[in-house]
Amino acid sequence: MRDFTIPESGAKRKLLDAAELLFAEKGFEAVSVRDITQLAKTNIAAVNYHFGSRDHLLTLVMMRYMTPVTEERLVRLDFVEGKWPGKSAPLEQIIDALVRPLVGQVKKSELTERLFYKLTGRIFAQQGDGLPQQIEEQFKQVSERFSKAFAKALPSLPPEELAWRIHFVIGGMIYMLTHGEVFHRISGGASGSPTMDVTLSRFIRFAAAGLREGAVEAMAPAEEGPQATFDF
Amino acid sequence: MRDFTIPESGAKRKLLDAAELLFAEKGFEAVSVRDITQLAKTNIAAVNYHFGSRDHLLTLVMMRYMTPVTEERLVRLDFVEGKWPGKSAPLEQIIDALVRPLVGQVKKSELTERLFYKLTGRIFAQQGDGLPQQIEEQFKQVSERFSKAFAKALPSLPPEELAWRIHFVIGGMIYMLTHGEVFHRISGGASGSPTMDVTLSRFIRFAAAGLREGAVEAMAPAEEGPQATFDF
DNA sequence: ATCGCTTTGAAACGTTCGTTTGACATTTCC
DNA sequence: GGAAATGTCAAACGAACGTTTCAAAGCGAT
Repeated sequence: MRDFTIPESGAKRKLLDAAELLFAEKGFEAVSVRDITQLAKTNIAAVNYHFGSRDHLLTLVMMRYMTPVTEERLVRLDFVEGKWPGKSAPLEQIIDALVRPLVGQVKKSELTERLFYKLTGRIFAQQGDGLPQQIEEQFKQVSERFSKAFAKALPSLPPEELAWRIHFVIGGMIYMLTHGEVFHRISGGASGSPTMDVTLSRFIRFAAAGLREGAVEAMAPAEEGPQATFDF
Repeated sequence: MRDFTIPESGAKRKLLDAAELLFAEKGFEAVSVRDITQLAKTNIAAVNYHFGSRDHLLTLVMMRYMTPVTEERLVRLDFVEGKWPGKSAPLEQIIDALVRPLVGQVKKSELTERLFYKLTGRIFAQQGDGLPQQIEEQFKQVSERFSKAFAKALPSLPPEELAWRIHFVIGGMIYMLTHGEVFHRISGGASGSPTMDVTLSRFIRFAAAGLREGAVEAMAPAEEGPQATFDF
């Protein structure tokens, strides 16, 4: 997770920025090298010179986005669990640690909020279908860590039941990101985080209720066991 | 919703079958006309001769799938609501009417179960991003009908809150279809519907709990108002 | 058998794609 | 200042794409 750095040089940066904007707007497949170099006002050959291939550029764009999100997710979960030593963290706080970093990274980006969510959603929606290995690696890390946390919070749920419910939660999260655009336009209007914060609270409440259904809330830690893997 | 029929002629059918199999396996963008005609053992020109264009063939493939699903969804909802005249139908039964037709159509298909779910998921995941107008029309129809039903079942929920929650539910449903494959392989093993039926029950329970959270369940009908539109 | 219509076949069309080339410009470093 | 490394540029490459063309083959009706 540590072998990429934000480029210094002008052209490289311009290409990355142009690429991420276009990928967010039109999707990863629908953007050509010519589109990117045209927006970045460089030559067509620049992509292959600086990045080796279009694929590698795509990987770097994703990495630049996902790495901070992954790190913040893990840090937040550590922090939350640290607040409840010996016990399980509250379900809502676990979910919060999982989804809030997606919002938290927005302001650090040069994309508009809308484009950021679209890009994130596109990355998530494409799992298991040709994502770069480094990204999948991050997802796996997050998956294992959070699966354990959820299992600890809901020890009475059979593992398979919990696994499916986590699946449903992830799906809702992705859909919120990819299809929330129209929605935000209708309801919120203005940009800025407050609207998304409200949406996030709504989601957390929804997801927590779904996860908890019929389960006994745990305040004591449960035993550890082999974990299923999700695409987070 | 009525202007397409299953073709009689041999070549046309072969092309449709080959196309739907490949679209399910590799995605709509990743399949070329040459792939389709090769699998169908016809000439390359056959697609354009019989269907006019690759796009129109794609539309027909989608229609052949989604039309029965849409119809069964509406019929099931009518039936469920008919069972509770004057009152609202139980939340679980509304969700069931929404998602079960996706499973019910499997056995009528010539695709394997796995491919069917993949194809369905791909259609849903692509909403608002270049789907044929006829398909979007079906989604709109389903959306309006089910939104009203949900609003009736949960009258105490503010419309915007309900709208978001429905969004989350749809997202979970899509993710269950697109990403459930690995999962089914692990847990169920054998093909056949029982495994998916169990998953569906799990989903319905999860979704109902999420939708209901903090709301007063209604047994009396609520007033009607303008409805938001979803991509179902 | 022959006409009219439908269906196939091999080949080619014009585009677009990611990538490569090689000449030229710029910067870096001694 | 000049050699070496680095970056830029217009142009072209080969491959893949959806689609078109047009001649040949099939085929039911008269």
